[in-house]
Amino acid sequence: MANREPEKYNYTPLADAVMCLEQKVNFYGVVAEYEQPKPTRGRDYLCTMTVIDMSYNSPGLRVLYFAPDVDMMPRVKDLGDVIRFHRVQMKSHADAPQAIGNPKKGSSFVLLRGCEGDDYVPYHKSHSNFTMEASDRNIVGLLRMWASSHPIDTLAGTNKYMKQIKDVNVDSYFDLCCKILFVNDQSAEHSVIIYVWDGTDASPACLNPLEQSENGDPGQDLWSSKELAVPVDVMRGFPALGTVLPLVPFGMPEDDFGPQLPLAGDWVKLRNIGCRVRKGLYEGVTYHGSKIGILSPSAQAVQNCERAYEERLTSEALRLPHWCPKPPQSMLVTGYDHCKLSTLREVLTYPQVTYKFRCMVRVMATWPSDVLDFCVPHDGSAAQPKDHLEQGDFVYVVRLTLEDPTARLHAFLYGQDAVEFFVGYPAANLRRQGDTVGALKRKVDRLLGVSEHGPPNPPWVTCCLKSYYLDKEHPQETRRYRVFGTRFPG
DNA sequence: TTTTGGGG
Repeated sequence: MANREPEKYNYTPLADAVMCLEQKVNFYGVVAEYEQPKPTRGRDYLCTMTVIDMSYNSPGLRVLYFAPDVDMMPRVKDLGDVIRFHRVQMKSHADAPQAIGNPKKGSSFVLLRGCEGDDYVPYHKSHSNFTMEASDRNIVGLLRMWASSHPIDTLAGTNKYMKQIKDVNVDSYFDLCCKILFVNDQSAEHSVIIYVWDGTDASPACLNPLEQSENGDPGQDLWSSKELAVPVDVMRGFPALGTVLPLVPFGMPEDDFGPQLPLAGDWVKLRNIGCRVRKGLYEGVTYHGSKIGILSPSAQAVQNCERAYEERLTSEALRLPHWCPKPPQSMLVTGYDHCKLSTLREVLTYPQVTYKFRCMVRVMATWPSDVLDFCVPHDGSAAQPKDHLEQGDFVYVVRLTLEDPTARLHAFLYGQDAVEFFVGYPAANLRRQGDTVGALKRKVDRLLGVSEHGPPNPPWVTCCLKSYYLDKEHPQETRRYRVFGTRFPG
């Protein structure tokens, strides 16, 4: 075996390969589309791509590569890379040619970078021995030169399934062109969440009725600000605007290198994904029909996202949440109207812990949920029977769950700030103040957008927030937020 | 030995 003459391979231009129906062929191509390995309904994994060369530039040749293990799949790093296949079977489907690769039937591949001047050492290959003769280097060099003058773009174009994050809903499957901001890989728990972004704002989600009914205490758990959130130090690297959508990659395989997923910073085309609501927030999900394709940063779709976001950043009007009325209205009145609005992500990631902000938000919930419990006795008087306490002995302690397209956070309405907020209703023993309770309840219902018919739909309101800490030694870890300088007249 | 998926 060792001294056998190396096999001479004949490489077929793609235009000729597509004529070789039912034959096995060898060819080189430039990767124009690549979708990551995913399980099939059968026993194998499947990875798909489109390859092109100077003889077959458009629409290119689809390649389906089946293998029993994800480790045997080509892992294309970037579109524009050069791939070589041996012994792939030419087929036809729906009048279009396609090549079927399968290592069990003798197929093999090598992958090389697509940049001109790069070396001829494959960065990934299906087998440890491979040929790379002068004639191979010649073909690779020619392909690289050709590809450098033929930017890969057209294939990442739009289609009728394409959506932006601002348009996602739970009713249909869709495609998304987006940037991976963070891959939270809890391998020990076999749970991975990918956080994606396209610079637009998701619409306010309606609470999932299933979740509501299965939750005994919606006030606490449903409005957790932590569940789907990312650590603040990670969030600090995120753009200031736009929804970051969690994506649960159900069924996507892992290999020795970890999950076969894109890395933070990559642009991807998520194909045929679904969406659901968890804890009142949208969350993307893959299913067996979904695919994750990589995108080149130079792709038109990527450029469009980045250009639109740049424009958004520089415009006061476009910085506002996409779904809030324009011009903005607010049933809450704040001072500091000259201050620019901050997103909740900016609030959460601000480097200084004591700071003041003005935000455009929706109030999703209060805690306690019952207005009757909004006031508590002052410290030290808690042990006394409440009925004997006077009005001045009480203080407002209410936690608001605030939301905007970028984040959710909890802010406290406390003490004098709360008295100013509720305008005309000082803190009191609310169990002895029926009129006050009724008035407060009406205000809170308006704030929460409670309606007799249908789910609550909180209006957009401006409010001022200040951050503070509980422990001077650990300001970042004990950061809290309070509403201040905000009034709810009427 | 010859699926699976092949855009919905």
